[in-house]
Amino acid sequence: MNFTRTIIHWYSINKRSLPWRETQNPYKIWLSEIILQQTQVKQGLPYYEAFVSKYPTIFKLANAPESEVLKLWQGLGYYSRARNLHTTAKYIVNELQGEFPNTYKDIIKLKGVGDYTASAIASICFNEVTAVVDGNVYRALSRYFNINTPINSTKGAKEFKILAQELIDKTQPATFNQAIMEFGAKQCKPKNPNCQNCPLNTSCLALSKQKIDQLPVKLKTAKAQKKHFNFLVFISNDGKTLLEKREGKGIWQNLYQFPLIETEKSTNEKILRNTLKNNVLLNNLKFELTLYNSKPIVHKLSHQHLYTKFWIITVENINAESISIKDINHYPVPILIENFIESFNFDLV
DNA sequence: AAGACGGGGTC
DNA sequence: GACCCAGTCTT
Repeated sequence: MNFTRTIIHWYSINKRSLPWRETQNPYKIWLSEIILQQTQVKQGLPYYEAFVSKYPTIFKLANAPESEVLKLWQGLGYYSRARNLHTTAKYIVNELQGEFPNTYKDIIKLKGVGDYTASAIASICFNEVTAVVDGNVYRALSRYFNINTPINSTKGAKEFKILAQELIDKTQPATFNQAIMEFGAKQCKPKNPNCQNCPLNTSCLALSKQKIDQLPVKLKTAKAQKKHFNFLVFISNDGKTLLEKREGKGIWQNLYQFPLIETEKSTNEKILRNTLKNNVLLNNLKFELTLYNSKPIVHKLSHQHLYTKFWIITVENINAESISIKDINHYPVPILIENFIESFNFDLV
């Protein structure tokens, strides 16, 4: 059984029709690949359409303000992708005269582009013979060849890259790369793969050894920490509120949020009121404090579980740089904040 | 080499 | 709750 020929034949029959499969434009392929990092096609597709529509060329993207790019990215997660996308667009326009680099070696130098994305762009746009290794490829290869090396180890990354590079069809690298990924996504799925109806089921080593559900092997990662977030939702008599930009290292960098008080444990109104007395935003101001959600909203991220309370603070006026509540939807915010804004009807206040 | 970085989906 | 997704960057 020839793995490469079989995969390509399977793809010719089973490939989905997707917009980025209709082009070799490096800007669009790059955009699609960044969006699809750690993101399923179903989730990324509407974002791809929105970006292409709003920024048809890399020049349009480069000339947009970052907050606008982040707003369009809002809800997709891993926001460094959007910041790097914007940085790289500006770099290509300003330093490379808008000309996208056309070899793996040069493409991988771009910010936000690693081995996978550089291989995808180089093969799809420029027919370079360089194999992609994403989650789908790890799974398909580890099963078919019964490879037990952890895929998230340095050794695994090297090993699978070499194997994929041996298997790639040198005459049609773009087709092979997309074929093996599609095969992993739709046939050799993580759970309940369709082995009964698989063109490789007579030669798949994991299947013959009944090890399908044990592959690929992955090193365990630390589990999420609990955090307690208290967002202060100011509402002034003249229809204003406070929004702050998240700076620094952690989550949601350059997105906006209501002023945040993080506590060691779950807090209550009495304790919070006491804390607020010394808060610069409230010194010497009269305010009313009410808890919006009686039970904390649990927002789960990869490495943190956020137990969140939204506190409504009504004041006469605000002694800080405030924004009009009617403009609140212009700011990029984490989905946790967006969900609150949608459920809390500011118009009724 | 190990962690951080989101949000949606499946089982 | 555990795991996964067209991964990359920082420490």
